[in-house]
Amino acid sequence: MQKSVYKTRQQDFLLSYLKEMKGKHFTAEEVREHFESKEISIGIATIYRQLERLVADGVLQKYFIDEHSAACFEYSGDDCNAETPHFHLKCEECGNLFHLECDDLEELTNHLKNEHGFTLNPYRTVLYGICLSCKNKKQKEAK
Amino acid sequence: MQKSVYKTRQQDFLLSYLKEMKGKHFTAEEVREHFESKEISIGIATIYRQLERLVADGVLQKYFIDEHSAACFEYSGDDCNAETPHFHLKCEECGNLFHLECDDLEELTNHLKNEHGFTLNPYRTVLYGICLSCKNKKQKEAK
DNA sequence: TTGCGTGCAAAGGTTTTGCATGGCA
DNA sequence: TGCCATGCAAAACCTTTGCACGCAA
Repeated sequence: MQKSVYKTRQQDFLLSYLKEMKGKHFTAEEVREHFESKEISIGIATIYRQLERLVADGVLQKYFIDEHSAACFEYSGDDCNAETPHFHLKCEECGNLFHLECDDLEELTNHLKNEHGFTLNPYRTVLYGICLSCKNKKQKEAK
Repeated sequence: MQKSVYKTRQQDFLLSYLKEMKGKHFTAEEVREHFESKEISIGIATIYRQLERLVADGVLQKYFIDEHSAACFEYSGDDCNAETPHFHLKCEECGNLFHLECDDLEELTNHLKNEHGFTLNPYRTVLYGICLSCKNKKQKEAK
Protein backbone atom coordinates (compact mmCIF):
# COMPACT_ATOMS: atom_id res chain seq x y z
CA MET A 1 0.00 0.00 0.00
CA GLN A 2 1.34 3.41 -0.92
CA LYS A 3 0.71 6.93 0.33
CA SER A 4 -2.55 8.42 -0.76
CA VAL A 5 -2.53 10.62 -3.79
CA TYR A 6 -5.77 12.45 -3.14
CA LYS A 7 -6.85 14.11 0.05
CA THR A 8 -10.37 13.32 1.11
CA ARG A 9 -12.88 14.36 3.73
CA GLN A 10 -12.73 10.89 5.27
CA GLN A 11 -8.97 10.96 5.62
CA ASP A 12 -9.11 14.29 7.46
CA PHE A 13 -11.78 13.11 9.85
CA LEU A 14 -9.89 9.90 10.52
CA LEU A 15 -6.52 11.47 11.09
CA SER A 16 -7.80 14.10 13.47
CA TYR A 17 -9.60 11.44 15.46
CA LEU A 18 -6.52 9.26 15.59
CA LYS A 19 -4.41 12.11 16.88
CA GLU A 20 -7.00 12.73 19.54
CA MET A 21 -6.66 9.10 20.54
CA LYS A 22 -2.92 9.23 20.91
CA GLY A 23 -1.72 6.79 23.55
CA LYS A 24 -5.00 4.91 23.51
CA HIS A 25 -5.80 1.95 21.38
CA PHE A 26 -8.89 1.26 19.38
CA THR A 27 -10.37 -1.15 16.88
CA ALA A 28 -11.68 -0.45 13.41
CA GLU A 29 -15.18 -1.01 14.72
CA GLU A 30 -14.71 1.54 17.50
CA VAL A 31 -13.62 4.10 14.95
CA ARG A 32 -16.75 3.43 12.94
CA GLU A 33 -18.93 3.78 16.03
CA HIS A 34 -17.26 7.04 16.95
CA PHE A 35 -18.13 8.60 13.64
CA GLU A 36 -21.56 7.06 13.60
CA SER A 37 -22.33 8.76 16.91
CA LYS A 38 -21.23 12.04 15.39
CA GLU A 39 -23.40 11.30 12.39
CA ILE A 40 -20.40 11.25 10.13
CA SER A 41 -20.73 8.40 7.72
CA ILE A 42 -17.54 6.52 6.84
CA GLY A 43 -17.74 3.02 5.42
CA ILE A 44 -16.02 0.28 7.36
CA ALA A 45 -14.07 -0.73 4.26
CA THR A 46 -12.66 2.77 4.02
CA ILE A 47 -11.69 2.68 7.66
CA TYR A 48 -9.85 -0.58 7.23
CA ARG A 49 -8.14 0.68 4.09
CA GLN A 50 -7.04 3.92 5.67
CA LEU A 51 -5.87 2.28 8.88
CA GLU A 52 -3.88 -0.25 6.92
CA ARG A 53 -2.31 2.52 4.92
CA LEU A 54 -1.33 4.41 8.03
CA VAL A 55 0.17 1.26 9.49
CA ALA A 56 2.27 0.89 6.35
CA ASP A 57 3.34 4.51 6.74
CA GLY A 58 4.43 3.81 10.29
CA VAL A 59 2.09 6.42 11.71
CA LEU A 60 -0.15 3.82 13.25
CA GLN A 61 0.75 0.66 15.13
CA LYS A 62 -1.26 -2.49 14.87
CA TYR A 63 -1.31 -5.32 17.37
CA PHE A 64 -3.50 -8.03 18.79
CA ILE A 65 -4.59 -8.14 22.38
CA ASP A 66 -7.08 -10.93 22.48
CA GLU A 67 -6.56 -13.84 20.25
CA HIS A 68 -8.97 -13.73 17.43
CA SER A 69 -10.77 -10.65 18.39
CA ALA A 70 -10.41 -7.43 16.47
CA ALA A 71 -7.02 -5.88 15.76
CA CYS A 72 -5.96 -2.92 17.88
CA PHE A 73 -4.54 0.22 16.40
CA GLU A 74 -2.63 2.95 18.15
CA TYR A 75 -1.43 6.31 16.96
CA SER A 76 2.26 6.73 17.55
CA GLY A 77 3.00 9.98 15.79
CA ASP A 78 4.77 10.65 12.56
CA ASP A 79 8.08 9.36 13.81
CA CYS A 80 8.03 6.34 16.08
CA ASN A 81 11.48 6.93 17.44
CA ALA A 82 10.77 10.47 18.51
CA GLU A 83 8.03 9.25 20.79
CA THR A 84 8.51 7.16 23.87
CA PRO A 85 7.74 3.70 22.67
CA HIS A 86 6.21 1.27 25.10
CA PHE A 87 5.50 -2.39 25.40
CA HIS A 88 2.14 -3.89 26.02
CA LEU A 89 1.62 -6.24 28.90
CA LYS A 90 -1.56 -8.23 28.69
CA CYS A 91 -2.86 -10.06 31.71
CA GLU A 92 -4.22 -13.43 30.69
CA GLU A 93 -6.39 -13.52 33.77
CA CYS A 94 -8.20 -10.21 34.00
CA GLY A 95 -7.62 -9.12 30.45
CA ASN A 96 -6.21 -5.75 31.44
CA LEU A 97 -3.64 -4.17 29.22
CA PHE A 98 -0.71 -2.39 30.80
CA HIS A 99 1.64 0.00 29.10
CA LEU A 100 5.28 -0.42 29.97
CA GLU A 101 7.77 2.34 29.30
CA CYS A 102 10.55 1.35 26.98
CA ASP A 103 13.33 2.53 29.26
CA ASP A 104 12.78 -0.43 31.49
CA LEU A 105 13.21 -2.83 28.68
CA GLU A 106 16.00 -1.26 26.76
CA GLU A 107 18.16 -4.11 27.98
CA LEU A 108 15.92 -6.58 26.28
CA THR A 109 15.95 -4.65 23.05
CA ASN A 110 19.71 -4.36 23.12
CA HIS A 111 20.22 -7.96 24.07
CA LEU A 112 18.14 -9.15 21.17
CA LYS A 113 19.90 -6.86 18.77
CA ASN A 114 23.46 -7.58 19.91
CA GLU A 115 23.23 -11.26 20.71
CA HIS A 116 20.62 -12.41 18.26
CA GLY A 117 20.66 -9.79 15.53
CA PHE A 118 16.96 -9.27 16.04
CA THR A 119 15.57 -5.74 15.91
CA LEU A 120 12.57 -5.76 18.17
CA ASN A 121 9.43 -3.85 17.32
CA PRO A 122 8.07 -2.94 20.75
CA TYR A 123 4.86 -1.51 19.39
CA ARG A 124 3.65 -4.66 17.86
CA THR A 125 4.84 -6.96 20.60
CA VAL A 126 2.43 -7.95 23.32
CA LEU A 127 3.85 -9.66 26.39
CA TYR A 128 1.41 -12.10 27.93
CA GLY A 129 1.38 -13.14 31.52
CA ILE A 130 -0.29 -12.63 34.88
CA CYS A 131 -0.46 -9.25 36.56
CA LEU A 132 0.27 -8.74 40.22
CA SER A 133 -3.27 -8.38 41.50
CA CYS A 134 -4.40 -11.47 39.66
CA LYS A 135 -1.44 -13.40 40.96
CA ASN A 136 -2.28 -12.39 44.51
CA LYS A 137 -5.86 -13.33 43.96
CA LYS A 138 -4.80 -16.73 42.71
CA GLN A 139 -2.53 -17.35 45.69
CA LYS A 140 -5.30 -16.52 48.08
CA GLU A 141 -7.60 -18.95 46.34
CA ALA A 142 -4.97 -21.65 46.53
CA LYS A 143 -4.74 -21.36 50.29
CA MET B 1 -13.69 -25.54 30.05
CA GLN B 2 -13.05 -28.42 32.41
CA LYS B 3 -11.15 -31.68 32.12
CA SER B 4 -12.86 -34.31 30.08
CA VAL B 5 -14.96 -36.83 31.93
CA TYR B 6 -15.02 -39.53 29.31
CA LYS B 7 -12.09 -40.92 27.37
CA THR B 8 -12.66 -41.17 23.66
CA ARG B 9 -10.94 -42.55 20.59
CA GLN B 10 -10.51 -39.01 19.24
CA GLN B 11 -8.82 -37.77 22.39
CA ASP B 12 -6.28 -40.58 22.26
CA PHE B 13 -5.47 -39.99 18.61
CA LEU B 14 -5.11 -36.29 19.22
CA LEU B 15 -2.93 -36.51 22.27
CA SER B 16 -0.53 -38.99 20.75
CA TYR B 17 -0.19 -36.79 17.70
CA LEU B 18 0.43 -33.72 19.81
CA LYS B 19 3.16 -35.45 21.76
CA GLU B 20 4.75 -36.44 18.48
CA MET B 21 4.71 -32.79 17.49
CA LYS B 22 6.43 -31.61 20.63
CA GLY B 23 8.51 -28.51 19.95
CA LYS B 24 6.73 -27.86 16.68
CA HIS B 25 3.70 -25.73 16.20
CA PHE B 26 0.60 -26.46 14.22
CA THR B 27 -2.84 -25.13 13.45
CA ALA B 28 -6.19 -26.78 13.97
CA GLU B 29 -6.45 -27.21 10.23
CA GLU B 30 -3.09 -28.96 10.05
CA VAL B 31 -4.22 -31.40 12.70
CA ARG B 32 -7.31 -32.15 10.68
CA GLU B 33 -5.26 -32.70 7.54
CA HIS B 34 -2.89 -35.01 9.35
CA PHE B 35 -5.70 -37.30 10.41
CA GLU B 36 -7.42 -37.04 7.07
CA SER B 37 -4.25 -38.32 5.38
CA LYS B 38 -4.26 -41.25 7.78
CA GLU B 39 -7.92 -41.80 7.00
CA ILE B 40 -8.86 -41.10 10.56
CA SER B 41 -11.94 -38.95 10.63
CA ILE B 42 -12.12 -36.29 13.34
CA GLY B 43 -14.46 -33.35 12.95
CA ILE B 44 -12.94 -29.91 12.97
CA ALA B 45 -15.27 -28.84 15.77
CA THR B 46 -13.96 -31.66 17.93
CA ILE B 47 -10.39 -30.66 17.17
CA TYR B 48 -11.08 -27.09 18.23
CA ARG B 49 -12.87 -28.19 21.36
CA GLN B 50 -10.13 -30.59 22.39
CA LEU B 51 -7.33 -28.15 21.64
CA GLU B 52 -9.07 -25.47 23.64
CA ARG B 53 -9.49 -27.84 26.53
CA LEU B 54 -5.82 -28.76 26.47
CA VAL B 55 -4.90 -25.09 26.40
CA ALA B 56 -7.01 -24.57 29.51
CA ASP B 57 -5.24 -27.51 31.12
CA GLY B 58 -1.89 -25.91 30.36
CA VAL B 59 -0.75 -28.89 28.32
CA LEU B 60 -0.96 -26.97 25.09
CA GLN B 61 0.14 -23.43 24.32
CA LYS B 62 -1.71 -21.21 21.94
CA TYR B 63 -0.35 -18.18 20.14
CA PHE B 64 -0.68 -16.16 16.99
CA ILE B 65 2.06 -15.79 14.46
CA ASP B 66 0.40 -13.97 11.62
CA GLU B 67 -2.27 -11.51 12.38
CA HIS B 68 -5.58 -12.92 11.47
CA SER B 69 -4.44 -16.19 10.18
CA ALA B 70 -5.02 -19.40 12.09
CA ALA B 71 -3.97 -19.82 15.71
CA CYS B 72 -0.87 -21.86 16.43
CA PHE B 73 -0.76 -24.54 19.06
CA GLU B 74 2.28 -26.15 20.60
CA TYR B 75 2.61 -29.06 22.96
CA SER B 76 4.61 -28.15 26.02
CA GLY B 77 4.25 -31.22 28.17
CA ASP B 78 2.29 -31.76 31.31
CA ASP B 79 4.34 -29.30 33.28
CA CYS B 80 5.52 -26.18 31.50
CA ASN B 81 8.24 -25.43 33.97
CA ALA B 82 9.85 -28.81 33.70
CA GLU B 83 10.50 -28.22 30.03
CA THR B 84 12.82 -25.64 28.55
CA PRO B 85 10.49 -22.87 27.67
CA HIS B 86 11.32 -20.62 24.77
CA PHE B 87 10.21 -17.38 23.26
CA HIS B 88 9.03 -16.90 19.75
CA LEU B 89 10.65 -14.30 17.56
CA LYS B 90 8.67 -13.47 14.48
CA CYS B 91 10.28 -11.56 11.64
CA GLU B 92 7.84 -9.05 10.25
CA GLU B 93 9.70 -9.02 6.98
CA CYS B 94 10.26 -12.62 5.93
CA GLY B 95 7.70 -14.14 8.24
CA ASN B 96 10.13 -16.66 9.68
CA LEU B 97 9.63 -17.79 13.21
CA PHE B 98 12.65 -18.25 15.45
CA HIS B 99 12.74 -20.07 18.72
CA LEU B 100 14.74 -18.40 21.44
CA GLU B 101 15.91 -20.31 24.45
CA CYS B 102 14.62 -18.98 27.72
CA ASP B 103 18.05 -18.82 29.36
CA ASP B 104 18.89 -15.79 27.34
CA LEU B 105 15.85 -13.98 28.47
CA GLU B 106 15.68 -14.97 32.06
CA GLU B 107 16.69 -11.42 32.83
CA LEU B 108 13.61 -10.12 31.16
CA THR B 109 11.39 -12.53 33.00
CA ASN B 110 12.94 -11.65 36.31
CA HIS B 111 12.87 -7.95 35.64
CA LEU B 112 9.18 -8.03 34.86
CA LYS B 113 8.46 -10.09 37.91
CA ASN B 114 10.56 -8.12 40.37
CA GLU B 115 10.04 -4.61 39.11
CA HIS B 116 6.56 -4.81 37.70
CA GLY B 117 5.00 -7.78 39.43
CA PHE B 118 4.21 -9.29 36.08
CA THR B 119 4.64 -13.02 35.61
CA LEU B 120 5.50 -13.48 31.98
CA ASN B 121 4.15 -16.38 29.97
CA PRO B 122 6.91 -16.97 27.45
CA TYR B 123 4.98 -19.56 25.54
CA ARG B 124 2.23 -17.29 24.53
CA THR B 125 4.38 -14.26 23.90
CA VAL B 126 5.54 -13.55 20.38
CA LEU B 127 8.23 -10.92 19.94
CA TYR B 128 7.92 -9.09 16.65
CA GLY B 129 10.75 -7.43 14.84
CA ILE B 130 13.21 -7.77 11.98
CA CYS B 131 15.66 -10.64 11.75
CA LEU B 132 19.31 -10.17 10.87
CA SER B 133 19.21 -11.36 7.29
CA CYS B 134 16.22 -9.19 6.50
CA LYS B 135 17.88 -6.23 8.11
CA ASN B 136 20.98 -6.74 6.03
CA LYS B 137 18.87 -7.08 2.92
CA LYS B 138 17.14 -3.83 3.73
CA GLN B 139 20.40 -1.97 4.29
CA LYS B 140 21.72 -3.15 0.94
CA GLU B 141 18.59 -1.93 -0.77
CA ALA B 142 18.90 1.41 0.91
CA LYS B 143 22.37 1.97 -0.54
C1' DT C 1 -10.87 14.49 -17.71
C1' DT C 2 -8.28 11.00 -15.27
C1' DG C 3 -8.00 7.75 -12.05
C1' DC C 4 -7.95 7.37 -6.95
C1' DG C 5 -10.86 6.83 -2.87
C1' DT C 6 -15.23 5.46 -1.31
C1' DG C 7 -19.31 2.65 -0.21
C1' DC C 8 -21.97 -1.27 -0.56
C1' DA C 9 -22.51 -5.91 -0.52
C1' DA C 10 -20.54 -10.21 -1.09
C1' DA C 11 -16.92 -13.26 -0.17
C1' DG C 12 -13.13 -14.92 2.55
C1' DG C 13 -11.01 -17.56 6.39
C1' DT C 14 -11.11 -19.06 11.12
C1' DT C 15 -13.62 -20.29 14.98
C1' DT C 16 -17.88 -21.14 17.61
C1' DT C 17 -22.40 -23.00 18.36
C1' DG C 18 -27.03 -25.69 18.14
C1' DC C 19 -28.76 -29.88 17.90
C1' DA C 20 -29.21 -34.68 17.06
C1' DT C 21 -26.56 -38.80 17.46
C1' DG C 22 -23.05 -41.96 19.19
C1' DG C 23 -20.53 -44.01 22.71
C1' DC C 24 -18.27 -44.19 27.44
C1' DA C 25 -18.95 -45.51 32.20
C1' DT D 1 -29.21 -45.88 31.37
C1' DG D 2 -27.46 -41.18 31.82
C1' DC D 3 -24.81 -37.91 30.19
C1' DC D 4 -20.63 -36.38 27.84
C1' DA D 5 -18.28 -36.01 23.41
C1' DT D 6 -18.82 -35.91 18.62
C1' DG D 7 -20.13 -34.47 13.91
C1' DC D 8 -22.46 -31.77 10.80
C1' DA D 9 -24.00 -27.63 9.20
C1' DA D 10 -25.03 -23.11 10.12
C1' DA D 11 -23.76 -19.03 12.24
C1' DA D 12 -20.62 -15.65 14.00
C1' DC D 13 -16.84 -12.80 13.63
C1' DC D 14 -13.41 -9.78 11.63
C1' DT D 15 -11.45 -8.47 7.46
C1' DT D 16 -10.78 -8.20 2.46
C1' DT D 17 -12.32 -7.63 -2.22
C1' DG D 18 -15.05 -6.46 -6.67
C1' DC D 19 -17.29 -3.11 -8.81
C1' DA D 20 -19.63 1.09 -9.81
C1' DC D 21 -19.80 5.74 -8.53
C1' DG D 22 -18.19 10.21 -6.73
C1' DC D 23 -14.85 13.46 -6.30
C1' DA D 24 -9.98 15.53 -5.96
C1' DA D 25 -6.49 17.38 -8.80
